[in-house]
Amino acid sequence: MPPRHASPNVAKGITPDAIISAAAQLTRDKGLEKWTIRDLAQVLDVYSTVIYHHVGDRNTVANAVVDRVVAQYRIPEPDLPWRAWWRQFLSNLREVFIQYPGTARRVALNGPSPESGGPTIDRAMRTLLRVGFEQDEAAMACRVLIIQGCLFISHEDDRRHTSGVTDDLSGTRGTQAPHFAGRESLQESVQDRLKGPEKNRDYFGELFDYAIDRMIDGVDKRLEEIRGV
Amino acid sequence: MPPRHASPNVAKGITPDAIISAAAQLTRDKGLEKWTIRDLAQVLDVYSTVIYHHVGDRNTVANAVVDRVVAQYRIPEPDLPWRAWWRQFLSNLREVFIQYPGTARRVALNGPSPESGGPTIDRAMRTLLRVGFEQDEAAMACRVLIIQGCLFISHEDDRRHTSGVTDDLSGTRGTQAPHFAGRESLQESVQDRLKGPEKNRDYFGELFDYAIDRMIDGVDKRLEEIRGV
DNA sequence: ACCTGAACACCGTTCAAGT
DNA sequence: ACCTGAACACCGTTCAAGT
Repeated sequence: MPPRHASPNVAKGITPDAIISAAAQLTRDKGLEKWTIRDLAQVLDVYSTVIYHHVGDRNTVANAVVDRVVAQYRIPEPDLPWRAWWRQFLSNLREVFIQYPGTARRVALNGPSPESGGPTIDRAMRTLLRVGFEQDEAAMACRVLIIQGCLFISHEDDRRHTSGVTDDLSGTRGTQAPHFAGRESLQESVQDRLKGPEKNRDYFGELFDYAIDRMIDGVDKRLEEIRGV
Repeated sequence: MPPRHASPNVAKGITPDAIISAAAQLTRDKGLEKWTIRDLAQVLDVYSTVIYHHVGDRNTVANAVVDRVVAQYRIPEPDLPWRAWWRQFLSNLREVFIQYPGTARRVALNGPSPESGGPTIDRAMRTLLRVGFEQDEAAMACRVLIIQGCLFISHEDDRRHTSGVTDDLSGTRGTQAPHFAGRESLQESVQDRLKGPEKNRDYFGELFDYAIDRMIDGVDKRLEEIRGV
């Protein structure tokens, strides 16, 4: 089971770049953790072992894809007010990562490589240092904002690519649910949201925006405390 | 390769409960996504197929473990002020989930079953409705708080069980890092944190607390806006 | 240096057969 | 109803061998 077409010649000019591009495309299509090294080999029309030879194991290929995705990211205008900057920053993050399901999770876990993510992290830190955080807390806030953003995107990836939009907390899993008032409210409002397809259009986007706005507000409140002292 | 000891009799009184208990123990030891159905069978000293017969496939067993973990959770005193209640709520959540790596991720994704998670979600919703959120926004805030909490715990699981405490954003992955001022600050402060083992004792705990405090503050700020109108 | 092809040690899951 | 044992269709990864 080598190449698709029976030709035994094949794959002369195979390059690391071509491998990573193909992997990136597979990631677009099915998600970073969903394709196998054998899928990738088949798409490239080569034996699995040439991937090992030119790039490395699955993990190495996956990280290379992540790097490529991170490199696509464009930093917001540096002269924005810090809260607007961060909202823009995290929205852009979502826009890029959402196209490559599974990459956000890896970034949350391993961080970007310094080459691809360096300047961005640098800018992010500066915005916080500039408004008055001292170094340790700026670092902590920076971490928390980015990690939470990535995790939320990663969560969206997962939800999108398993079932449909079943809810997370309203409980679709078990069999017999006793009635609880608060719980019912939760379920109702989700069902509202699920009724019109046009209202549901960007359920995840709405959730994401709400989450990051709360987070940024929370950091802002902390900033006021610091300034008050 | 059936039982460990050569006896071919074995495993008379195997019950679903025993299977799930063993799976829970394996989850404690190595994480929900790290044990295999074959591991579980070996621990129980039975063939893999009896697990299918008594409980179901891996996914079913895993969800049963999650349910059992969620059931361990104790709800905070209902008469706490809402912010204290939520801080307590999420801290408790971490304390339980952290002992069973991988369960938090599943809860974020699928939600708890209504039986095991119902009363808790109910209480959580009530705290938000009581302080003045109308239903839709209370549901959204509730979701966001719980999901973010679970995701952060899940992230901690992952970080703990891969490398050591390498940092996420300070960039330990690539090879040649150019210098950036903000970036360097980030790295320094992490390294500070890594110096004394006693200071590092609860790096993740500190990060978690900071994250949920910011989140709760953010929700509080939103509440002030609503009340102001 | 690069590609071939087979093989290894795993997975989850299924199924015919026993009792 | 429950357990046995083998098998299937996958994985990632390695390696001796070719050119």
